[in-house]
Amino acid sequence: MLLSRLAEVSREVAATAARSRKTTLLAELFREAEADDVPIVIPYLAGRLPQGRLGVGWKVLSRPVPPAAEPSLTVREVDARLSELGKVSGPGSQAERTRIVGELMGAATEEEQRFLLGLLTGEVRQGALDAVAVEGLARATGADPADVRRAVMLAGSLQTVAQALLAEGPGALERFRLTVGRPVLPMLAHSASSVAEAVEKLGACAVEEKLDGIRVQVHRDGSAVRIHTRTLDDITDRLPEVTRAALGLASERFVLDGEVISFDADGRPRSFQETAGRVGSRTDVARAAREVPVCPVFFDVLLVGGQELLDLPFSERHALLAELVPGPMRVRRTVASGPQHIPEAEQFLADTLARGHEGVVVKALDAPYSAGRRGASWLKVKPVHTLDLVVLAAEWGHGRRTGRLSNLHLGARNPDGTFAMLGKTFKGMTDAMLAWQTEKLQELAVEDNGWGVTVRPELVVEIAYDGLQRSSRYPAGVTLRFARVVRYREDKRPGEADTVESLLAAHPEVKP
DNA sequence: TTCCGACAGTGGGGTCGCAAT
DNA sequence: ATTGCGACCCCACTATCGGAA
Repeated sequence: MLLSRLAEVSREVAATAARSRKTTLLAELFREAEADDVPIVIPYLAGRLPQGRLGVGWKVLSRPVPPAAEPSLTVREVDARLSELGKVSGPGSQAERTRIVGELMGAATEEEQRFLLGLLTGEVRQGALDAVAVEGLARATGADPADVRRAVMLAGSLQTVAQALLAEGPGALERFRLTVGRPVLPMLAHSASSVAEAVEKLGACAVEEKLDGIRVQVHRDGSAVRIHTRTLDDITDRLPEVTRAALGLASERFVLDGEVISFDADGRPRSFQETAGRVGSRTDVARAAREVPVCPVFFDVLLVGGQELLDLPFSERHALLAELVPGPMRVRRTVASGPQHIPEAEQFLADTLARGHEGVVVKALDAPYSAGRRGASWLKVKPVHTLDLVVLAAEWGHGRRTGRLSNLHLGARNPDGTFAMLGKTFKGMTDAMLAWQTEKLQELAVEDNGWGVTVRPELVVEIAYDGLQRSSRYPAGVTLRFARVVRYREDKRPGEADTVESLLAAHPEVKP
């Protein structure tokens, strides 16, 4: 298949809003593709590279190359060149990468160059990722979309399923079952604003503590243990203590879902930053493990012995989990069989927060494990803090926010009347708010920086956030976690904004 | 006909590790 | 040694489409 065909479809898909039309376009493309094209075409359409990231950024791509007049590149040629690119390493590698990219771009037409650029910078945005590709694949092969989706979740990869499906037809889907050693996409949670709301929505449910660590899926087959992250990266080598814990359990074969987290000497959870730093350490694992040991804490079991458990209700999966995993290695929980237990559930949340954890996840007891989905049967509840801060600057948005001032720089009041920047946010704004703030902030602008505007610090905005964390970037030594806009406070003067001092006082556990 | 679940898009901060300076 | 940058952890929220109710 020619790259030009792919680039053309990508442009058409981006140009239509209707998902049904996107599906049709992708189905046509899949029917034209040869078997060997599929493992390349599928990720390209989702804006990903089969090789993963290649270490090619704007530095390498910013040099313009004259385009070819006629399309000649095939997707397989492009893939081969990019594989070559991925292998380059060591001193002088950036120059070599620049050369290879230049050659590739020189062989591409203008439309192909645009597509490749988007691909290499991760900015292909056409409103069609895996979900639309799954629909398209089902349409192209006559398979049931639900079966295709399930196979993808269990394979942890769309490419694998696509290749088998296009080569062998719908019968190939049978092969994709949960297998020990092959990670599946983890089930995710939605948010709820209170425990009461969550319990009322779900009926009989478990209320479990939510630990602020790294999600892991642990597979054991005899003496072989593999540990995977939420995105299915293999981090086995970084967590020897988790491997030991898995080998210490009573069954030889299982797949567990949980979180790894580190605790301090008093048994309080360490900050997310500390746990994440530990899990990210690769060069001296032994030392990192001594300094910041982590514990696995499990909350679900997907397979044990020879039995696949995905379709069992959570209550039954949990009973099997409790047989396999001792209490200290499971999340704390309470069961609420209905709305009459809301007070106990609320008390459980309060206790969990007092122990230093993030919040709770409320899970329907009758729900199966929906791999890869943000199912409505898991609802997380975390406390939300709010502050009134002052807008110090705003950055121009991208994509559908082009031409709008989008990303706000937020400041808290210092004792001397100046403002200390605490971070940025682009979240929580409606289109109407974006339009309004674009006007308003341009009126307040004192400087046009190219990337946006600096403004007179007069506009007060109410910001919700999940907590404070240490920062080496911002002047107060702290920054907000997951800041988002709630509303503008035109009734407030900047002098009434919250102060750095009161913010620090509200989070005594965080030391700047 | 209305409602709501699923998706895509728009980026946030921190940390680690590699390459360049 | 320091700095820049990409990869990966954590993530919230709104708009939109299209099937469910």
